[in-house]
Amino acid sequence: MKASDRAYASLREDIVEWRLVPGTVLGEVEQSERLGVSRTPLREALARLTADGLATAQRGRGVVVSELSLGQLGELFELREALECKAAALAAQRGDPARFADLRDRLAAAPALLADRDPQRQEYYALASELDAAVDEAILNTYLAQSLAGLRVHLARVRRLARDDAARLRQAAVEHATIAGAIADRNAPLASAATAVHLSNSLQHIRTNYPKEAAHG
Amino acid sequence: MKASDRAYASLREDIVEWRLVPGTVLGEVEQSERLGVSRTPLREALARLTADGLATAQRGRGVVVSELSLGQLGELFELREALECKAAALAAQRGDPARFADLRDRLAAAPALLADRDPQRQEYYALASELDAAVDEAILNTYLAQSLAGLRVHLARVRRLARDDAARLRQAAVEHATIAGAIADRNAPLASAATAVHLSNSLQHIRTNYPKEAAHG
DNA sequence: TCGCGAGGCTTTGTATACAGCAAGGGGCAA
DNA sequence: TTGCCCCTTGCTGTATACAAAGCCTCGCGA
Repeated sequence: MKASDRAYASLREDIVEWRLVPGTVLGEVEQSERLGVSRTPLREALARLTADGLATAQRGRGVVVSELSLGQLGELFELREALECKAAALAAQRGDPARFADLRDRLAAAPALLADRDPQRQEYYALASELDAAVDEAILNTYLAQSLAGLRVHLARVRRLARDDAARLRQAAVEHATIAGAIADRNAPLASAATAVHLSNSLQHIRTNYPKEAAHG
Repeated sequence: MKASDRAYASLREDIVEWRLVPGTVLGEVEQSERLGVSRTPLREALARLTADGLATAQRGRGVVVSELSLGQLGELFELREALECKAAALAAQRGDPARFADLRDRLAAAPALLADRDPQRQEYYALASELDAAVDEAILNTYLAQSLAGLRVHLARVRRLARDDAARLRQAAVEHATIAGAIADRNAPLASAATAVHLSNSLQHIRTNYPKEAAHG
């Protein structure tokens, strides 16, 4: 693997996991020494992070980790609604019904299994990721899939910020099952609507549980 | 201005204007010599082009200019519909009605002025760009605006490919006026629907006039 | 004549050295 | 004492030199 890729992956994970908090200045020399690569590949990594929107280049101060305020969260979810509703609708038109019917059943069974214990939680997250991946494949649209991938990086950052409780996860599983079911039934409008509902509930839940110390920015 | 910015802008324009056709290999040494910059800033420019989707990094062969087939055009318009319909709806909710009413009137007056002569054509393009900019400002959403900006680069490439005739431009002006009017009336669903109609007609027109020699790829 | 392999050559990937610039601190003057 | 100016220092931006990896080609053997 290339050094620039390693530096990019490492920095991106550090940002998503909140080890590098918003406002942190990513000095080229400092980070290159920390990650054990030269300045050239590190610069490339910083450029990619900036393109992703995870960092912003500030005149004279270098590259700093992006803020993620409540307002930006709302903006992010507006974009998410545009992309994911469209994706759900396209998946309903083009996806393999059997695959999504299977996902629907497994998601519908998830709430009963979901306790407060973390192992099941990871299992559910994996299931949700599987649904995302299935939608990505089903839509047959490189541009849309790429936009969704870029969006999910930001969403991963949000997830770390406002940890979901078991009750919310159970509800989310139901909502996901509804989406998968609508896609399996080739019902595009319903798939889109179910996605909108899910996103609205998710945003509301995050807003309610948003840590106060991160609300500035 | 930075050397990397100049290289990026120059290469992007060359690609959009079809001076660099799809499949062209962008060798680092060759392009750095042509543009009069070193390899380091040129690499940064190539990385940005790749992130934009205008070029793709091919293992071993370097960076090549992306193809733009009819199929990809369809995918592009699906993404465009998702983003622009959402943007139109948000603009209807948040935009300044007076500004869009003004745009509506000027766009409605455009078809009468639009002859086959190029000067008026440029004037109309400027008017359409003004509508885009007004929407960008009205939506108050950085993420969505950024996605739209990235999308428009690709659309500029398409425009150069399938030149619009006067009849299509007149119709497009009417459609744009409808969108602006719906936003001015704060009618979000109508704004979204009018955008969908416009995009559908645009795509159909482009598909009809698509040059055969560019249809492969 | 065709297939395989080794060598060279071109390419990218990385490191380092240099230049220009901007910001901060210290000193001098009012 | 305070404000302004200059100097120093650290940074980014750029260039170039070096290393490694892939591909093409030429030659040899079957």
